[in-house]
Amino acid sequence: MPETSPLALLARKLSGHVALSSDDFAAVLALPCQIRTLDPSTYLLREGDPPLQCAVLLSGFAYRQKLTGEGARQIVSLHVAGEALDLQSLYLDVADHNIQTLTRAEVALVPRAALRELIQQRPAVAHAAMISVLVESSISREWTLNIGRRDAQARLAHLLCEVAMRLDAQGLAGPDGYDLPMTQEQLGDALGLTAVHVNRTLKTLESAGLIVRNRRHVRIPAWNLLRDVGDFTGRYLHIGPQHA
Amino acid sequence: MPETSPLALLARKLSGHVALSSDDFAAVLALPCQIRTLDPSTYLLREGDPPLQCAVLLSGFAYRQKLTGEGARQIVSLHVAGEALDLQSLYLDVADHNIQTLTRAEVALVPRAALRELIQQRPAVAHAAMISVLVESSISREWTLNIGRRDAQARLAHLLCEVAMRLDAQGLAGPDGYDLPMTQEQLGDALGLTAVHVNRTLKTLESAGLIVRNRRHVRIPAWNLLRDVGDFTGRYLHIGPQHA
DNA sequence: CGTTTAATTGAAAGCAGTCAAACTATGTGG
DNA sequence: CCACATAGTTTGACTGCTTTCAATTAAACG
Repeated sequence: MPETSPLALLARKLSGHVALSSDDFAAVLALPCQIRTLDPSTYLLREGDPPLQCAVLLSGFAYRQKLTGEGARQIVSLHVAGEALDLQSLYLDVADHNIQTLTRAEVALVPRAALRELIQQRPAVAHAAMISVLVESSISREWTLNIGRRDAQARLAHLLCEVAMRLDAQGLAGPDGYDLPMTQEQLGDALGLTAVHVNRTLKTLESAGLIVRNRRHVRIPAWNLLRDVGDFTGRYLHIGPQHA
Repeated sequence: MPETSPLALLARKLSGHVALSSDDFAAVLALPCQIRTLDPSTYLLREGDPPLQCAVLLSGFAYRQKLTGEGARQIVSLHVAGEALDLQSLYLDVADHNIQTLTRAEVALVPRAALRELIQQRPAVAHAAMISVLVESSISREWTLNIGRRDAQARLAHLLCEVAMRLDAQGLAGPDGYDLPMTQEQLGDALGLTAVHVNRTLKTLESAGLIVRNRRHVRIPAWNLLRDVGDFTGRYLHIGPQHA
């Protein structure tokens, strides 16, 4: 018996917005699951396929992605450790997007039926799952705004702020910055830009002293400055009182 | 007692994806609500405010919208009659976006607490509400793709196809087209474009014979052509077997 | 080390934005 | 019913942000 259930992360995440009773908590931990370690870029779900399981990201990063008919890619959301990846498809018969790991990642695979049953029987868990979905929707709306109405520099700064705050909320980022394990092409796919322009924009932010880069590591020396350039306000993350 | 409850539309919408028992159905119809007729551009919810009620759109159009710090607007979703507008905020304490009527519209205002209680007590209704949220998320993802990775012509064509299919699914559009009561500026705000460019793009589509316009009325003479230009596939709408 | 992938840089082209003005509805008050 | 005011549409000229295409440099990997 593991000292810490692999699903403890999920249970903690779910209880972040809703108080779960100890019974509820235990029921989450008792979900059947398989642990897998996946290579970068592994597909967890493919558009058009029926979702059969719910993957919970235990470590690493993952993202949702869609392709146009011409093959252009848009990353529509990013995910850090602790997040359930398939709540979005839990009640839909056909996946409308792809989910891929960004890095090597550990996931817990929970059978779809087990999770649905848990949600069906425990209103508090259902409540928590709903909130999780709603927060993701909120982030999705902000991404739409970001891509639709901000220029490249603000768009990139905004994303860097968002990731900083989300990682910080999970205790995964410190004052020395964080690792953002995305290629510039992937950043472009997340921002609706080309890799070339991401490169130029990164350098602009860097030479303005707004970020310090070292490979994929990012440090934000003056949060307020980057926040202003990125027009970032963390409210849409619904994390609770945090930063500014 | 009204021959048809104003909430019948909502009940029908909810039962579109999940079988509701007659008890569930009746419980939805029995929700307390106030009917209001609202002028165009009336705010139903403001960013930063606590959501106190759940508005159900009985007739007309509405949209969600966010603003950048510089005042640029992005419409992040469109809504047609029959949709519940505040499920997105039902469990969040502070609104992260604005909701406005697009046209004159009738809404039923349901107290937030009543809806939450209904969902708490009726798993099938909770299930249906969750699906409604998930479908909206799916649409949001497609919008992100549309804005991030398609050029103006495809973007506009895609939106016109989406609205056509959504209205058709509600029986609100016929073979003679439909009224899209948006100004070109609003179309721009929905597509991440300027009004000027929307105008030029509309004329491009028009002169290519892909759409026929008369004021705000749109007819699509050759669905397949516009669909191809807009790279449109309706799967993300999760409406069920429909069109192509 | 050689190979592959990612990052970087330059030059040129293009899509969409900006600014401004004219035109067309729509609506109002006289 | 007309004159005027307002909101929305249309058009033109110009600018510019971002893309595209290509080539070079740097890093990661076996």
